[in-house]
Amino acid sequence: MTPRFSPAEADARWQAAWNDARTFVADDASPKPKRYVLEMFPYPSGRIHMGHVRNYTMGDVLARFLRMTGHEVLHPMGWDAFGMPAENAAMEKKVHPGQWTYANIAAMKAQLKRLGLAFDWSREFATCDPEYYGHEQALFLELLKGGLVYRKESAVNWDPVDMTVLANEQVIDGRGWRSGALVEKRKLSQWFLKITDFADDLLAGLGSLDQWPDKVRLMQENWIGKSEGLQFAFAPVAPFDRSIEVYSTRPDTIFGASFVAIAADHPIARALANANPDAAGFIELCKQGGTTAAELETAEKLGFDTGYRMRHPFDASIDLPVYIANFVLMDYGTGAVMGVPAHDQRDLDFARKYGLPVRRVVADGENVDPVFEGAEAYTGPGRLVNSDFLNDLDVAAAKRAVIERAEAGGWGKGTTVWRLRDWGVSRQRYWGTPIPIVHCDACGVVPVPTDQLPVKLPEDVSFDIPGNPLDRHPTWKHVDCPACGAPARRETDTLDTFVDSSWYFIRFASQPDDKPFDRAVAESWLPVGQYIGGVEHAILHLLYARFWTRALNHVGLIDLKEPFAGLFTQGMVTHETYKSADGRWLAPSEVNDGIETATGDAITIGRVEKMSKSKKNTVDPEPILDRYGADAARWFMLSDSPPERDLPWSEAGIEGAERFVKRVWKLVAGHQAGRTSPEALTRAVHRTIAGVADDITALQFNKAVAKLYTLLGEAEKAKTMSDADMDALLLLVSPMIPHLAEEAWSQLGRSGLIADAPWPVVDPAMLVEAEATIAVQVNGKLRDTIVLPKGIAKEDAEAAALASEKIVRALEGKAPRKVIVVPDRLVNIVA
RNA sequence: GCGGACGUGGCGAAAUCGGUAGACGCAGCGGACUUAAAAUCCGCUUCCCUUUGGGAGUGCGGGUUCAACCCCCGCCGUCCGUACCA
Repeated sequence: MTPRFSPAEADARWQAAWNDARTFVADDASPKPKRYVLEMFPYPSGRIHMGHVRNYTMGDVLARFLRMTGHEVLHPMGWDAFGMPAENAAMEKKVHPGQWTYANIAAMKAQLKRLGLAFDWSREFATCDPEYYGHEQALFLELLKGGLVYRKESAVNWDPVDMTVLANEQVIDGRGWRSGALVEKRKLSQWFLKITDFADDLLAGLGSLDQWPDKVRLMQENWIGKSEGLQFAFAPVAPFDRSIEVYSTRPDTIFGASFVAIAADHPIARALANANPDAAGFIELCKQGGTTAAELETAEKLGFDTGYRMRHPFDASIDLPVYIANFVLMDYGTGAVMGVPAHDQRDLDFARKYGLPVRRVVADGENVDPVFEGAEAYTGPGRLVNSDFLNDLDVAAAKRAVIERAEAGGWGKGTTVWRLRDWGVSRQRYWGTPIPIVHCDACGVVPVPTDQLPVKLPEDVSFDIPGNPLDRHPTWKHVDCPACGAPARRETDTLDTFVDSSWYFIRFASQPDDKPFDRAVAESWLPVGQYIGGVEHAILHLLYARFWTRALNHVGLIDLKEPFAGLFTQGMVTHETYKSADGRWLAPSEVNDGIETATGDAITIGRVEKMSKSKKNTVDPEPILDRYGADAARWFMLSDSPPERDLPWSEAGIEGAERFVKRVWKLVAGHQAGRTSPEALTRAVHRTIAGVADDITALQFNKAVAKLYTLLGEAEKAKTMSDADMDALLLLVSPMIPHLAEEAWSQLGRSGLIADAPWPVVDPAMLVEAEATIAVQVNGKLRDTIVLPKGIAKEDAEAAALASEKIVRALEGKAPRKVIVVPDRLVNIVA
C-alpha cells in the first residue's frame, strides 16, 4: 500500500478507468429496475461554480448509490446552450456565439470531469446542436398541428436593453429577469403556446406530486391563480349609454356595492380622456406609478369620478358612480370591478377617501349593523344581511344564488378566471431555435416541411448593431414558399430558451437520429425519479416543462403527464463577505487573517451571502480541486448543512473534509488482511450500512456523513478490523469519495471496480443490541442512567431504577407515587 | 398586506413516534511527538455555581403532560416567495 493518497495523480486515473469501462453508460435494454436521476443542466457560461459542484455531487451520490443497490441508472449531462450571454459576448468580443458557446462547453466539461461525476457522457448534447433544435422544431410543428400554438397580435413585454419580448414569468417587478431593464408594452405579432388549456390540469397535477417540496407546489398554485366568480354587466343610467363588464369573486356581496371602478386604460376611460382633459391628466398620473413592491404598498388609492352612473342589477333605485381608479388593472378579469367597501380592503380605503357609502352585507358574528364603522374590511365567513333575497344565506350559498339569477336573467355568468397567461415564445434574437415557419403573401403561415428540418441558423451574422441579426441578414429569410413556391419570408423570431429546457430530459432518455425520441424507450425511463436543482426555477422552467410534457401527451407523442416525480431544491453555497477600509468588496483571496493583503489595512467582515461576482465572495472550484482533490471537495459539499439549506463555504471546512479523506486512507493503508473485528465494530458497521442507506435515499447527506465519521472513529479505535468490515466501510464511502474508494479497493487487491460492487448487505442480527442504557428520571429530571438487558420486564426495570444509589438520594426519602416505564428507554419516578 | 419556511453551544448542525438535548464536523483550549514548526495522535469543550455534586438551558410568555426542541394559544425575530388578482 502506498502510504499516501494522492488525488492529483489518482483522480484522473480512476476517471479514465470509469470512462474506458463505460461504467456509467445507461443500458436501455437492461433487465434491472430503471431509475432516472437528473440535475438541472447548466448554462455554459465557461466556468463551473460551487453551486454546480454541490448540485452535481448530490445527484452523483444518489446515482452511484442506486447503481450499487441494483438499479440501472440514467444520469446524463448536457448543456442549456442558447441564450443572451452568447450574443453579448459576440458583441463585446467579436466572436461568433456558437464558437463562444462550444468553447465554454469544452472548458466546463473538463472541469466537471475532474469531479469524477458518474455521468453517462455518451448522451451529452447541447441545445444549440442543430440535431437537437431540429427535433425541437419538429415538436413545435406537432403542437401547431395539434392546435396548441397560435399567433396573435398582442401587447407584449418588451425589454429595451435585450431588445426582445419577455414572457410574463420573465418579468420581475416590472423589469426584465435578465437585463433588469424596465419593461415596456409593445404591440407585436407573437407565437403563443396554449398553456392555459392545461391550467386546470397543471393545478390538479400538483396534488399528485407528493415528492415535491410543498413550497414549490404552492408557488405554482399561486402562479396559476385560479379564481371563481361572476362576470356580469352593469347597465348604464342615461344619458350614459355603455354597459360595463365586471368580474367579482364575491358576487354574494353585490348589495354592498357602492361604486364601479375601471382601469386607467379601460376603453371607456380612454374614450372619456379624448373629450375630457382632466380625465386624460388623471390617466397619465396613474401610469406614472411605479410597479415595485414598495411603491405599490404605499401607493394611495386614487380615483377620478367620470360622472357616469350604473344601475344596480337587483335594485333599480341604486345608482353606482363610475370611477377611473389607479388600483384596477386592465389585464386581469375585465379591467373593471364593483366596489364593495365593507368587504374588501382596497374598496374600503377608496370609499373612505371619496366619501362613498360603506354598507355591511355579511354579518360579522352578531354584528349586522348596515353602517360599517371599522377601518378593516370584513372578509370572513358569515350569513348575509341587508341583502334582500340573499338574507340569511351563508357566503357560498349566496354566491350560488346570485350567479343563478344572473345567468337566468342573461346579464352575467359564473366564470373561472386564471392568472396564468398563454406562453409567448417569440424572441427577437439570433442565438435560439429558429421558429420553423414561412410567411407567404398568398398562403399565409406555412410550416416548414419536416424533411427540411432543421431550419439552421446562418453562420455569417454580425452583431455590430442592436436588434435581431436574423432579420437583417441579407439572404437567410428570403425563401420560396414551401406550399406554392412563390417568394416568401422566413420567420425571423427564435424560440424562448425555456422551450429548449422543456423537453431535454426526454431527449436524454432516448435520442434517435430520425425523430425527437423513441416513445417506448423514453417511457421506460421517465418520469425522472429524482430531479435536483435550484429553487429559482420553481415557476419558470418547472411549469413550462410540466406544460410541454402535457402538450406532447395531448398530441399523442408520449404517455406521460408529469415529467419529474421527485423534485429536490438544494440550497446555495454561501461565503462571508469582506470589505476594505475604504469600502471596496474584497475577494477571499485578497484577505488574510482580517487584513487586506495588498494594503495591510484591517477589513470588515460582512454577512454570509450567496456567492456572487458583485460581492466578490466567490470561490473558484478549480484551485480547490488542484489543492484538495475531488473527493475532499465532494465530501465538503455533503457535510454539515442539510442539502436544502445554504452551505457556508470555508477554508477550515474543506480542510476538515481533506482530513477525513486522509484518515480513511490511513485506515486502509494500515489494514492487515485476515484479522477480525471486535464485535462492537462489526455491529457499528451494520448499523451504519442501514443508516447511510436510509439517509442517502432521503437525500440527507449531512446525516450520512456524520454516521460515517462516527464509524471511522470506531474503526480507528479498534486497531484491528476484519476484511469484510474494511470492505463495507469502503463501499459505504464510495458514493461520496469514489476516487479514494477505487484506489483503496484496488490496492487491497479486490477485483473489479468498486463502482460496480454491490451495496453491502445488512445482517439484521447485528442490529439487535443485547443491552440498553436506560435513563432514570425523578419527576422528569434525569438523575441516573443504568444499563439493563434489552427487553427487560417493566417491573424489573422499575426495581433496578429504584435500587440506584443516586435515585435513592434524589428521592430524599419520599415514596414514589407513580412510576412510568418506557421499555428499553427510561424510567420516570414521580414522587 | 398575503403565503410559506425557519429560530437549538462561539459556528454548521443532530435528536426516526412526546422519552438521556447538543451526535458529527468546524473553531477553541490542554497534552504527546518534534531542536522548532507544520502535520499527526490523545483529552477537554452549552452556560452558571467553589467541589463530590447541584442549578439553568432549544427566540420570548403562557398551557397540556409523569415527561415538551417536538403538541396547543399568544407574541418577537430572520429568511424566502408574491401581489393593488377584484
